[in-house]
Amino acid sequence: MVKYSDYISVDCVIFGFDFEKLNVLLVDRTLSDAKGNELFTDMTLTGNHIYEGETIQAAADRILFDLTGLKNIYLEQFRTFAHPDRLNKENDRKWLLHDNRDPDKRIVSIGYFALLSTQKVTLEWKGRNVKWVPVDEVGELAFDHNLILSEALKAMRSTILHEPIGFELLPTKFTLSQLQKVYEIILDTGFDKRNFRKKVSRMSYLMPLDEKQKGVAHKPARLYMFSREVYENTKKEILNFIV
Amino acid sequence: MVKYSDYISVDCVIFGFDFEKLNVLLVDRTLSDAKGNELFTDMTLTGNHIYEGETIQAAADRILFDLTGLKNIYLEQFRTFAHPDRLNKENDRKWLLHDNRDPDKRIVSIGYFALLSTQKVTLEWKGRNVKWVPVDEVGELAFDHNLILSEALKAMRSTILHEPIGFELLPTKFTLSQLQKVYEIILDTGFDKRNFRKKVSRMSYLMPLDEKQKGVAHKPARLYMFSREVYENTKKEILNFIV
DNA sequence: GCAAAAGTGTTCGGAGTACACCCATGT
DNA sequence: ACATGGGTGTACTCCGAACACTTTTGC
Repeated sequence: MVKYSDYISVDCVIFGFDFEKLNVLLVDRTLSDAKGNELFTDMTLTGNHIYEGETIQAAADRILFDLTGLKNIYLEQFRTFAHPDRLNKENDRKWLLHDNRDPDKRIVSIGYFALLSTQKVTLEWKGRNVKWVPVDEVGELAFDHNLILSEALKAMRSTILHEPIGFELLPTKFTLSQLQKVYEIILDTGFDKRNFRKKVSRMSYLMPLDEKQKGVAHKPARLYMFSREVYENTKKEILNFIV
Repeated sequence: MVKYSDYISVDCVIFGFDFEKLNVLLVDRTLSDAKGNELFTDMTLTGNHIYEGETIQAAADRILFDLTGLKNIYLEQFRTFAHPDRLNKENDRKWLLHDNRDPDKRIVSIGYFALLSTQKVTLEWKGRNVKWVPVDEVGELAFDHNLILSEALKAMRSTILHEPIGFELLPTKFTLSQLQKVYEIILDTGFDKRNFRKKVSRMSYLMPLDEKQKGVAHKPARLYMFSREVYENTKKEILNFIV
């Protein structure tokens, strides 16, 4: 594989829901000097350059696969970042110099976000030093990654309001309470259980299964699945330009 | 001004409404051989490379200004295009070679769309060979510009459904019938006049003026303005994830 | 006076919201 | 038996949709 250009990279904001909180997958970054003394340590989002002949969508898929071992995950391109100073913080310049890269070169980064259930990911995959961090506990990240993360969150909240993607953060089979929790956590609000269920019962693409939860210490809930087929057949334009 | 990189460009899809149709601003492209014989002629969107130290937003503003002489126009970044074959059509390769550029170099293009009233634009500005073309009459464009245009349209329709941007396509002062027409044309549908007016009357940021149309051969309509201040103060999150 | 678009109210059905209790399971 | 979350219905309000006539201007 030939790297296509040093100037262009794809960054993936990988969101994972664990039935409690919304998390983002971050990678450790530690810079040590020649004697092995740690100069600093922090975390980054996951990015990479694109290869020659590779589409950016394919690059995003590849980055996601390298980190999680997963394919066919919801991925959405949400914004491109190119501010001239985006790599200019002191630690970032040291890091790039150490890596034999030119810190004064501007890198354009195309941002994607991914949605998945943390259940699906084995963090030991390929031995990368990676972990889930709740989005409201993320500290100062490398480069402009705090900006990229907050823009990804904004874009994801906007999409989830207008398109059915909530279950992308859940296992294939899920309960309505889990789905409700997804919306409550992401939109930072609460819903009435009966009203929520009345609402989703109108969504024909949310298919009830003849299957129930097992091994829970309460009445087991019915499981549901999303049917993309039904969704594609029933979606229609909606006019709602009041804000 | 130093060009920052040959690899990166910003393309602007400039939409203009003329009270009848939605138009896009296109530039003539004609390639002639050494003897002056025309090899082909077609049209392109407007793009340019970014300058060193220039943000992409500033580059988009600059491109728009160069073409229209206008500033402070609604501009939204909607997608980035980087397909390896995006410059590979026969005519495009000839054009790039003639321009001393390498047609095998992949160029990443960051797409913005602009919204304005065609009234605001003097096409003779800077003598560029530029014209308004109704979006439903656009033929085959250069490069992947048909794709960029259709993605811009998709993004614009999505934004207009969820945010109040319809009046960006109108003069500063406009009538409710003009606003209705904007939505009807862009969403390719029709609305009942009374229902439409009931709906917009709930939008406090649409401010009625003590001013009426003049010189029209019918009852003159009241003029309205958009108040960004009121909008910013009243907007709140809306939950609507049914599609 | 006529052509052209402005402006205005009511009825109906369906969705949003608020609210409280019994049920099935594991321990 | 008890703790835990699952699952259900009703009343009220507000929005969306359908629908027709009078008013003001220029010519």
